[in-house]
Amino acid sequence: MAYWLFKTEPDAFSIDDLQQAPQQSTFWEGIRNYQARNFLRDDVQVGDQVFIYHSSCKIPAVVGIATVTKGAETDPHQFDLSSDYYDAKSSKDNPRWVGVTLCYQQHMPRPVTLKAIKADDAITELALKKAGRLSIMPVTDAEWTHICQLGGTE
DNA sequence: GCCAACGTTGGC
DNA sequence: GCCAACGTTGGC
Repeated sequence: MAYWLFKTEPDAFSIDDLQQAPQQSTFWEGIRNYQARNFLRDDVQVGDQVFIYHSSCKIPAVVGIATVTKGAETDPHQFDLSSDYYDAKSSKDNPRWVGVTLCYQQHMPRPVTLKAIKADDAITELALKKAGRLSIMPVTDAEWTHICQLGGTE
């Protein structure tokens, strides 16, 4: 079992949207970055735990936890001409992009802000800290536990 | 809305 | 396969 952090823009899809989705689940679509894709395709497993992180918003923060309930599947939007996620260079024979299915688990009682993460000397590995545009990133066991404590979860 | 950082593209 | 130009992300 592994730990991850997935970014999302709350204006587009927030932790509340996930909680209110049918079965509190959603197909995590629209990942269009190769490094993130490789994690989704090769490493993310059913049962893995995921921090949901809100980006491009007033207070960027880890806001909740979800569970992976289904592994990598082809993201259908890459073939949808009317979608923002359409990719002319992807083919059905060899689809370029995948997504996984997440199920809502809980909100952080206290969101763990980017500011707090950056200021925290115990968090050194997290890719978020080194900035970058990676939208799916691994979280170490120790940092998962630490961020859970900061957020007030068990 | 600005702009730095960085991933992607494409010409050579 | 290099690298400049370009586009996007995302914090501020």
